Amino acid sequence: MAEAVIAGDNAAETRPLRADAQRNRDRLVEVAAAVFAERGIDASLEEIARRAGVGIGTLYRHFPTREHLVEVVYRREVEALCAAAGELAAGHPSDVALEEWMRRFVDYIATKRGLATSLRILLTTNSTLFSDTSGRVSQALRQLVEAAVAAGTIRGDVDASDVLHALGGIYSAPDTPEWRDRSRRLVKLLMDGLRFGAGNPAKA
Amino acid sequence: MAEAVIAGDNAAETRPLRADAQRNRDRLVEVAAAVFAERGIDASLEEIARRAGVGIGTLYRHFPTREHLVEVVYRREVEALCAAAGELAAGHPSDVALEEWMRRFVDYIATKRGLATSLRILLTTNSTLFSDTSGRVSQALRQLVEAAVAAGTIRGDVDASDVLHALGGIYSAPDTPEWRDRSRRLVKLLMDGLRFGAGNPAKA
DNA sequence: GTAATAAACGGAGGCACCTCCGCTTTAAGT
DNA sequence: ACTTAAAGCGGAGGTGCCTCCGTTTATTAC
Repeated sequence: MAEAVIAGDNAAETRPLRADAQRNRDRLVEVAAAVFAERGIDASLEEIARRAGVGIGTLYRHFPTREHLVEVVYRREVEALCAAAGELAAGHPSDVALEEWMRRFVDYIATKRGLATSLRILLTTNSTLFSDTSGRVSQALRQLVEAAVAAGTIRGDVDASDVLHALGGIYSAPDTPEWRDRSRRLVKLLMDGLRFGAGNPAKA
Repeated sequence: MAEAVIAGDNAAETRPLRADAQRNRDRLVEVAAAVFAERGIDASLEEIARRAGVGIGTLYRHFPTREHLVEVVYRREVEALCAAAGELAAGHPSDVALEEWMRRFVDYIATKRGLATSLRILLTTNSTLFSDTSGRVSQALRQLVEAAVAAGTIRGDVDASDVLHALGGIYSAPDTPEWRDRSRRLVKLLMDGLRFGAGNPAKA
């Protein structure tokens, strides 16, 4: 059934898209991200095409199934989240950077509930997706945590995997309306714990 | 999402259906079994309704989702398969009965590939389905195996769970076109093995 | 037998999916 | 600049999903 293989990412491996095609493709991904966020993962593909100002045929040419589109959007957002780690680290005190990043992580996860279902089909054929992305995420987190530990803005006896583990609670207890608030409180709580006993920078 | 609870089976617990409603319901299940067998699990519900001579609304009233309909068909067929065990035992030598039943089991499984996907949603809400049915199946098998052992038509040092285990290979290696033939050969092979060394009836 | 009423029917209609193919645009060659 | 073939576009159209509600029918009470 799922015949077409999903290219890891369509870089220069294959002849580059024609300019108009590339434009449409980018537009579609951007609009799809917005529409998925707004209407949920089951949003109408025809609406996405309409809002992107292209025909439905164009959407299907670029993304033969809903899952293909979802995957690209997902990757793009993980990318943005991870890129934000660097920027935050550059522009804020290290503990604030960490806190803000975790806040965004929560927001990000918030929109992704139910995405698992939609990706299950892809996961059978493309099992690198999760290892790819979860690798990127934990790498971003590690960067922030290590910087904060080194700067002495959070305690020195924790590492990134501890924090990731602590955030793990976010995945459980799904989908009540208060989920988001509860998760934000979790982040605050976690940050308080991390700041407590700080001031012993690992490297002065 | 899946709000409606699925009644275990709609026996006399609740006020009986009106005669015409019952008629339509039975018709729908019967036709659905045929259409699913013929066109696969994704067959059009509108076709089922059409062939059953009822409106699509009627189908949806009786079976609010595709999965509800699939489940009822599935249960009905398991039922039939298990009932066949008794009839076969009555009408054939015990080893022949066992062989024939396993042949039917293969045919049954053959039609059920991909059904798992369709039932996954139900399984979250209705996890008794599988334990119910797999219990019934292994019970039917046990009846046949024990009879054959007792009659001395198959060897005495195996029991039903051995046979079930041997049949387990059927589930794997999915969906090649030769699947069915290969499975039949497996059954033959298994029967040869079972007949070999027979003649030592457990009870004279 | 008849009337009243609750149950059931059925299909139109609105929306979404996805394919197919004639038309348009790009870009490569001259 | 012009030609041309390949790439891309887009939307009509056929099908399926599911809901809603006016109509029909079985059942119950008399």
